[in-house]
Amino acid sequence: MARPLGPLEVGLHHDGRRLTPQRRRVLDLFEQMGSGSHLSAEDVHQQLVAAKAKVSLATIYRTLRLLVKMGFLHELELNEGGNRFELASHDHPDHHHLVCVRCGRTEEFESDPVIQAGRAAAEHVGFQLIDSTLNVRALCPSCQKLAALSPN
Amino acid sequence: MARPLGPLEVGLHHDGRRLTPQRRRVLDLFEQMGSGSHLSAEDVHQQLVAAKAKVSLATIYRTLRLLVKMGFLHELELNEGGNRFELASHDHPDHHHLVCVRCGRTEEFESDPVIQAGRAAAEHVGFQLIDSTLNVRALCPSCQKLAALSPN
DNA sequence: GTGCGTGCAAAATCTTTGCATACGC
DNA sequence: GCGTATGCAAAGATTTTGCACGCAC
Repeated sequence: MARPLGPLEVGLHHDGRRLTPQRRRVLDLFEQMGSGSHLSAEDVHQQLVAAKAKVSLATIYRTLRLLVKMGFLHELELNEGGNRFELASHDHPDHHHLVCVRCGRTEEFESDPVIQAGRAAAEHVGFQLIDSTLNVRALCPSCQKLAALSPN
Repeated sequence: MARPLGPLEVGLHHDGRRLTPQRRRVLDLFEQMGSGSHLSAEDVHQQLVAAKAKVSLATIYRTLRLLVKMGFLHELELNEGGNRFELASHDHPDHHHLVCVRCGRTEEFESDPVIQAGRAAAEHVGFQLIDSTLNVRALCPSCQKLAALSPN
């Protein structure tokens, strides 16, 4: 009996792409680990090699980007070209960032409810809050228009 | 007449460190740019060189880390050793991270107020929200005890 | 004068890419 | 069989580090 087609197969075939053992192993690993784990490319590679899978690190990188583009994975804290720094202004202790994922335009804002929610979550598990930052990924007005014309 | 001692001088001298022209130029740059700018090490270097300052990129890196440790700068989205990925579970669209800055222990949580605040901020400037993540930096219970014993 | 900070260049990381081969379809 | 995916190794990109010299104190 054939195993039922999962969303991975369907998504890949839809684009003329292929389901390889490597791709399945990568996604399987994330599913085994549960949704609480945050793995780097190196982590994924080491775990798969330890589990006797034959995968190269280059393929891990290619596969991770593919799975992100297909929506199976989220990439945490993407920093386009190096970490960034900003002035620590004590007037605005915890402020948040609204970033256009297309053009990189950034707006800042503050929000008390966000800070309170962070504090509450920290206290709930006995953590002592230091600071918090909300990163909102979005499309700015200009890029919304552009995206409507040429869906990437 | 001597210029008044700023917090940078005071903080440095307190630790037997020195105020060099390079360090002052780096902090001055951030102050000129205002609190809305997010500069990479490369950005800082290029701007200073363009402004005729004599600084090497290595010094920029060393200075940025120093200023962060001293609390003058914030480092945005620090990703310790490479970006990380997680399963995109559609049951939990936008979830948030509580990270112990000392041991790296991570807890996840969800919060409707946070999502609503992100959405409101996006709409306020005409952005179309995609997703949002709140990163809360904190000390976990064990590290609070350790920190009390050996203040780093 | 002492010793911290800098510049330079090499090294260490992390990630991407070119090309020949392997294999899913 | 066709054309995508992989492995390998080399190239890129980013960040760190060793060492001798220079300068803040």
